[in-house]
Amino acid sequence: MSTPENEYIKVRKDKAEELRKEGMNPFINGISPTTTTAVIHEKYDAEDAASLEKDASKHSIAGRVMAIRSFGKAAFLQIRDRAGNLQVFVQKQRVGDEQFKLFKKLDVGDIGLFEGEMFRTKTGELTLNAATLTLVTKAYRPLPEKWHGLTDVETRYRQRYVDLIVNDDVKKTFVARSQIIQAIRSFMVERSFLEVETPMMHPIPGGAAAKPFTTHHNKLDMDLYLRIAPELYLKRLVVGGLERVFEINRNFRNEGISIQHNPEFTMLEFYQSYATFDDLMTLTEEMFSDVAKKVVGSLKVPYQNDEIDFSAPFKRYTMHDSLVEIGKVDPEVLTSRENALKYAKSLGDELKSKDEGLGAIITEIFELKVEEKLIQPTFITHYPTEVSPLSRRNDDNPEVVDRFELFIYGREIANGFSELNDPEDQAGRFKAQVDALYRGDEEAMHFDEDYINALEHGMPPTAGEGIGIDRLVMLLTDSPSIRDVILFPQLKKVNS
RNA sequence: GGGCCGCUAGCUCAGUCGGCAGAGCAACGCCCUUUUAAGGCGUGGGUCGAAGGUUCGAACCCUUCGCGGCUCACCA
Repeated sequence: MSTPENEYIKVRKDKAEELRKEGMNPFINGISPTTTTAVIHEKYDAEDAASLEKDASKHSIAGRVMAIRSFGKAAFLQIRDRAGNLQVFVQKQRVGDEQFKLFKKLDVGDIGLFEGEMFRTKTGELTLNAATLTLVTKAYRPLPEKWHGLTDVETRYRQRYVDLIVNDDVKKTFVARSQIIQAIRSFMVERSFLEVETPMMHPIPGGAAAKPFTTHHNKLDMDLYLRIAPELYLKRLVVGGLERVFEINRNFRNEGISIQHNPEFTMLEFYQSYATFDDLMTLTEEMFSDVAKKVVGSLKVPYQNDEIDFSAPFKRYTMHDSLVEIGKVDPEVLTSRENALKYAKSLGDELKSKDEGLGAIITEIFELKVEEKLIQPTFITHYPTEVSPLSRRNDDNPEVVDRFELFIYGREIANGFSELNDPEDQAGRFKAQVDALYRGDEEAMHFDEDYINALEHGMPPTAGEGIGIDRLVMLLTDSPSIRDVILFPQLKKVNS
């Protein structure tokens, strides 16, 4: 999407052309600023006007011109680089006629190099008194208006580069996102997890209940699926002796787009041998506390009009208890398929298929009655086996599995379980999924024979977990939409 | 996919009952050597999302389409 050539662009191109005629290149290369705005502030913020006057040392900064306040023979410029902002003073008397002529051709949005000494203005602002200035890069397009900035969300997402230039909070959010991922990576590596990369293109979609994207390899003449989860590959690695592995990367699901769903999203998935789902709940508490402390600086994180408390331990309920205690569901409802179905229908729930068992119906009731009430971090444990085809059955009750999901602000943030490593049980579960697939459940899993083959070689008892990184970033950056934490969120195509 | 709302100058937005297309910022010209959304005087800038319809006359009413937001459904 490119707005058409207009008066603004013409004026700026003409200025660039005039400079070229005078032998100047409006797109120079190889400049070397000696410092950044942040270093200057760190060094001089505490110094007063008198002490700055004694300091004649020169500094040069490069950055984008964000504002020009001009007085004819002098002007103040606001310069922004990667680290922050600094005011620059350009005075005709100081820079000379030639340089001042160049300054007159400078526009808001251009990138420049400014060299000079520091001083304080009448109003006390730390300012670089330019001795020389250089146009580094001419900007042909104007920046959005300085007061209201850029607010149109479509333009913000489609032209994220403009959004990043003018909306400082946007930059902060993506810096925080990077820090969160760095903190998680360090956390995992410190615990002897090995970072791996597994295929993005799968011959059989697996590891989650979701509709995949399909693609095609021409030379192999073979349909492939963009992965919906790396799970089955990571567990193959555990069979291979990589006892602790993790992957932070994209999953793709061909489903709806919403305030918390993007077709491609980032997951941390990890597997730890000789651990149980119980161990992973503890690990998750440690990880979230660690990341919140490092990135936000506190365990209490403001989110929208609430405050999320990441202090361990998080609350824990079995799914059954959460339904009764939080959802105020009569326990009788949960004892038979007939009762559950009747109750679910009274809530307006439409079954995905007629063959849904008690477990699936209970899970749907949970989603309707409990999920949105889980504001503070809460683990829900012991999901029905029916909805958990890759999880280990509970030793005391085979109808439920040793699994948890972590909910924060009513959203599912993490999903972990003790892995099913009995190849015969796993084959039976795949079979049930394939039956559901034939009945029309597009999200059901396929039968992965090689995965069974892997399990038949013996997978040590292992627990695994997936954490939705985008949603975690939303919580830690107080972002209301997943689109605020993905640099280039999926949008409809532009028809011109 | 359903419902609701929106799309007007580069940006942010007004536009009354259907009657000449507006403001601020930005741009351009002039003045101005300590500003913080600098200030003053002046000038230019529009496919009113697109197409069709109603009407003497449409940014405004109707239809269809496109794009976006919110929301419901689905999902993590």
